[in-house]
Amino acid sequence: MLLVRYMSQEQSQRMQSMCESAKAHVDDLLVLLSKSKMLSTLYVMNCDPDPMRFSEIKKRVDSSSTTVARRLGELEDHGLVTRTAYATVPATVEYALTKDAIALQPSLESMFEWVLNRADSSL
Amino acid sequence: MLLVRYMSQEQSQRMQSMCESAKAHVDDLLVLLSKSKMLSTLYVMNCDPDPMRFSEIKKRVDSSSTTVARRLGELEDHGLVTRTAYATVPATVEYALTKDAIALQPSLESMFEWVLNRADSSL
DNA sequence: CCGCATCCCTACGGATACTG
DNA sequence: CAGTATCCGTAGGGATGCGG
Repeated sequence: MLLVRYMSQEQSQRMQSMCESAKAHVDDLLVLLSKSKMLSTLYVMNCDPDPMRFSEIKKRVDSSSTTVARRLGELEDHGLVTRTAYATVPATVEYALTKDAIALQPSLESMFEWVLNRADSSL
Repeated sequence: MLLVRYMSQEQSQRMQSMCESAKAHVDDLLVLLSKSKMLSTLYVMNCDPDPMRFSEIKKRVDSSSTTVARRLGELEDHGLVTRTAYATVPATVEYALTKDAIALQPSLESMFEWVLNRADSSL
């Protein structure tokens, strides 16, 4: 599939009317990914294939619990993470990426590699 | 280089004190990339190796001129795009990615591929 | 320990209008 | 055409505090 908005003028004309809803979905995902700490959250979880507990994620992402909870909630809504609560005392909740999210790993990894290189070279 | 925050506890302890500034730079870049339309802007410009004019970018990204101008300005500040103005009437300005930004292309492309697939399958 | 609800508050995005 | 300046509304992030 090709993305109308990013094509040159001629081809896009025809398709414009069709996949308006697809455009909406794409924007949806881009908005999701652009939320604060979202990339970090996904990256952190991708680093470690095992399910991860809330506080561990929070520590590594280094953000408020509010924000972390929001991001995890949004990811769950989009079917990118699964949440499993255990009836222990105190509570234990584990988050795991779905395989759809794991498919993002290579992209994320190379993106972070790029970020790290740039951060280095600007020291 | 390794990123302290995303490592497991033990190793990070030692390094924590050192590269605090690196952390700041990384966060800087992540914040930059997380701004609205930033990923789209980079992707659009990456699709086409040739320099691109303001209105063309604006059209493809589909955002207000304010936002597009802001994003391009920020990218220029970070050395990711170069701006070239020609003394024509009316004015002509071309934007091109620097090679640092072009290095991001593979990541962006696979990330967008993922986004498109997901947008499709959720129709 | 987990994480939602509330409040506050800023910063960001968009519309509009105006310059070279 | 390619912006900048201004204003404004709102989304969204953080702190705190409570409940499970």
